[in-house]
Amino acid sequence: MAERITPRSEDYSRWYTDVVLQARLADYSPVKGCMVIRPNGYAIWEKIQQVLDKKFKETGHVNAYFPLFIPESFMKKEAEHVEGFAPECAVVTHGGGEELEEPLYVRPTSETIIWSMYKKWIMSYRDLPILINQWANVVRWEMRTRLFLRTTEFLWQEGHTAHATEEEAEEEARRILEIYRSFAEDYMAMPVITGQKTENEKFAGAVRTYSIEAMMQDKKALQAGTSHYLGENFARAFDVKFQDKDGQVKYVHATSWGVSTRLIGALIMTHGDDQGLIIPPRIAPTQLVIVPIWQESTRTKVLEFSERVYRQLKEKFDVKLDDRDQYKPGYKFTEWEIQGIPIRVEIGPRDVDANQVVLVRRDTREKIPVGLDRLMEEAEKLLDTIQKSLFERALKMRKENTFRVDDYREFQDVLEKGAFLESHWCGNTECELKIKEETKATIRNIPFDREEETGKCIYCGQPSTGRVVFARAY
RNA sequence: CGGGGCGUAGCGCAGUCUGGUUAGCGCGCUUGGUUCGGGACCAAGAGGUCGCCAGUUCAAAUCUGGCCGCCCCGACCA
Repeated sequence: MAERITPRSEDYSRWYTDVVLQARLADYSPVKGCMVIRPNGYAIWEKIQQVLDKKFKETGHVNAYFPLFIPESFMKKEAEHVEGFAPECAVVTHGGGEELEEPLYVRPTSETIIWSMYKKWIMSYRDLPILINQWANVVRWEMRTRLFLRTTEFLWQEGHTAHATEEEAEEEARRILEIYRSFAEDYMAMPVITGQKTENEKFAGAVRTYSIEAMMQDKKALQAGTSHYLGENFARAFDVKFQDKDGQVKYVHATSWGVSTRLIGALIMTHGDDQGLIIPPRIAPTQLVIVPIWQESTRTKVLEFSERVYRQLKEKFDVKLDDRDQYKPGYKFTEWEIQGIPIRVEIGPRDVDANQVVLVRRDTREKIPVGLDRLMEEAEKLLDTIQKSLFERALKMRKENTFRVDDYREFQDVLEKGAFLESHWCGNTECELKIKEETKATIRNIPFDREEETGKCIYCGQPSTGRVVFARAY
């Protein structure tokens, strides 16, 4: 086979592209900067949607849909927001063969159009809170794009909530971040650091931004989800006020939050190996794939047995039976490994005779013979083991590459090897920017669980009360 | 936008420097057969405006000019 995956050690970013292409997650499109998400990739996205949508609904959120086009004037209403987004917006100037009276922005995010509607819907404290989410596509005209990680158009969910008080909105923003954390860790088996973004790194238009940050295998950071407390910024911009219980007229407090198809990129770079993708069982669209192995003389009995196993597994798992005649088993093994299916179920004539199957772990390639009578429980146990071990492996990787550093020279040296650095920072944007300029490292976030610790800013030496996480990032 | 690389069959490439028969190779694809416990083998086939446009020349994939596109690395971002 000509198509090989570039080893990670040789060129990590080529490895990434090879995996995306060869696992058939996505393909380059005729439109520059855009990608086609192929069925294998979209199935993962659907799985992500399914899990998150359930969590959103369980916490009182509902789905809705707002227009793709946003009047230019709306975009311009919130000062910081415009400034943050204007340069990367696609703008429609013509429609129906004529120039439009007012240009329409293709949404880079929907705060403005949503808050223009919230103005109509909110009068009283009785109308609050509004907890709306939408699954949508957005467009940001990026200069440099990479499959899943940064494309001109991408899919995401964006939650937009309205609350009577700051406390309530703050609580919402934090609740969602916790949903993102548990999703990342419990489903994607991807350890994340939860924390607050610095003033410099926060969302354009937010008062506070929170994020989950993950470490990829090349030790670069990837922001995997964000949640914002928007304060009254959009309420003021769109004049959204309500009369409270106490009779006072007040501005509404807002949040917004989102995760995108970028999570698929995170998945690849957290678990993949030189053979291809590895999908954690809880997020895998297909958890087991059965590969029958037959000779002409054993064909019927192997296939019949395989179908029986398939019907059994199907009761409880997402399973595929690969009974294609035109490919040999070895070819199929490789193909399913590239696609990252957690468990391969091998069934040959010898297994049929012994009334067993052979389970093969994708992550370790370990082969485990299992009698048919214990198949269901063993499969479940093994999926669980794989899920846990992927998380542990990723967590170990992160721990081994995270360093507490108090000296700027050392900071630069350690960073060169690739790492997360826990260092003191005085809180000034100037230091943050200088460090970024000199080292390309940014403050990923200020972790919620950091220890109170007095120290000196890694850059200027001014007093600091705790460490923040620095890293080079995607 | 700056730097680097590349456009020749569906994919990966050779051929270009030094212009000259029907433009090759591997993989894939089609048909038939044998195979099948880690990317099978044999045989016969199909498939090309050599990125586009001009120019030089008896003759251009090959030389010249312009344009377009893509990938990688930097300034912006989820």
